Amino acid sequence: MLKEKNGDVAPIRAAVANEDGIDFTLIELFFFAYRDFTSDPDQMLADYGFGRAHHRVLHFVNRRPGLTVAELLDVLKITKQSLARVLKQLIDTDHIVQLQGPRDRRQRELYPTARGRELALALSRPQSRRIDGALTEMEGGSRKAIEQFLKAMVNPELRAQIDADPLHRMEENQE
Amino acid sequence: MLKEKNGDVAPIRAAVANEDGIDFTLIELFFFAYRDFTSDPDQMLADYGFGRAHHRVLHFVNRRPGLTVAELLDVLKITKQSLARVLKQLIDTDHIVQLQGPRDRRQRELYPTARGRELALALSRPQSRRIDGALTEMEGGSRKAIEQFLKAMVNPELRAQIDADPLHRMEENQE
DNA sequence: CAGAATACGTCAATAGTGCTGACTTAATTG
DNA sequence: CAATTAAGTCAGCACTATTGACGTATTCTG
Repeated sequence: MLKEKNGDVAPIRAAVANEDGIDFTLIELFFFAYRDFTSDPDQMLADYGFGRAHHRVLHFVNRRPGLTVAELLDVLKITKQSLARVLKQLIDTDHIVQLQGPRDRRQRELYPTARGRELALALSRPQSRRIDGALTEMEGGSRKAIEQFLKAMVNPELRAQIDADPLHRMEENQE
Repeated sequence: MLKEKNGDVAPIRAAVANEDGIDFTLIELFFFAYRDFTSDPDQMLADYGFGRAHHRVLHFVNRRPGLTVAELLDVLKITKQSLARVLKQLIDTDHIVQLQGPRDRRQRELYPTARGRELALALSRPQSRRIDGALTEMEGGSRKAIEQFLKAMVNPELRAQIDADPLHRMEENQE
């Protein structure tokens, strides 16, 4: 009696529709969109022996130079052990440098090097092009609407942090 | 001379802005949004000893009952070997059943069981709630705009398939 | 100032998801 | 009947993530 087959294995032949109050269409599109969105940088990263995690670290270090390790862990929401290898590789390959924190010398401030900046830009370029293209193709919507939608998809706690972030507050001024 | 440190490790202290023609804001928001979007089902799946891959298989089998294994591999864009473990577990736990293809007996048509249908609905419910909430919070945009944007983010080949899919063509009629 | 707490780094083991390559079986096609 | 196709499976590997434990340097606190 290894498997607990309860016997009720009658096939359901009807497709789930967007009935049941569930928007399967958007759920599915969100999956496809994100998968293709990450595919361009993923391919480039392979040339460096890097993975998606390296991209994320590189992204946030470029967005917020001087980030401490603890702060980086907090935005990525991964553990110190998960970050360790990835960060070490980026440091060993001169994409990121660590500086001792000026106030608290236990802290390590993370900065991109010129190489790290270039790679971050190169990885983001196809993603930004894809977004720009999609914004153009879209009718009856604006970049602002997309930004609001995506921000509203984020958990409230993080959303509060994003709103407090000057990098995102600047958005209010641009169109 | 193990590492090839070229020595140019000067820290760059300026944050990348949305200059350089790259929309870092939306890139970042897309990452946060997708991560939180997947977090709800991920937590539920843990109770079953399942992962995100199980959810995807379950989703598409419920969306298109009678899918063959080859068709499933095509939408997921993973290899047969990657699918094998996940699919086997879903079959062993009576979430999915395989029926021999009526025309071609080599094919295995995949159908959800009642249990599989229920789980798919349960997993999608929080995702749909999140989407609905975000659509409501968003000003100056419509569900239609979001659908168009997400579809435009998808690679052209797949986009063509999606447009040919009756499940998505039905969208044109609803508002 | 001594002890607790914090920031970071690291070791070891494990899980989930993906990959490549190779091979088998059964069924269909030419 | 031979070739191809659909599916399943075996072995090995890579990447990202996890938990738990421990060491070191530094700062904070009573």
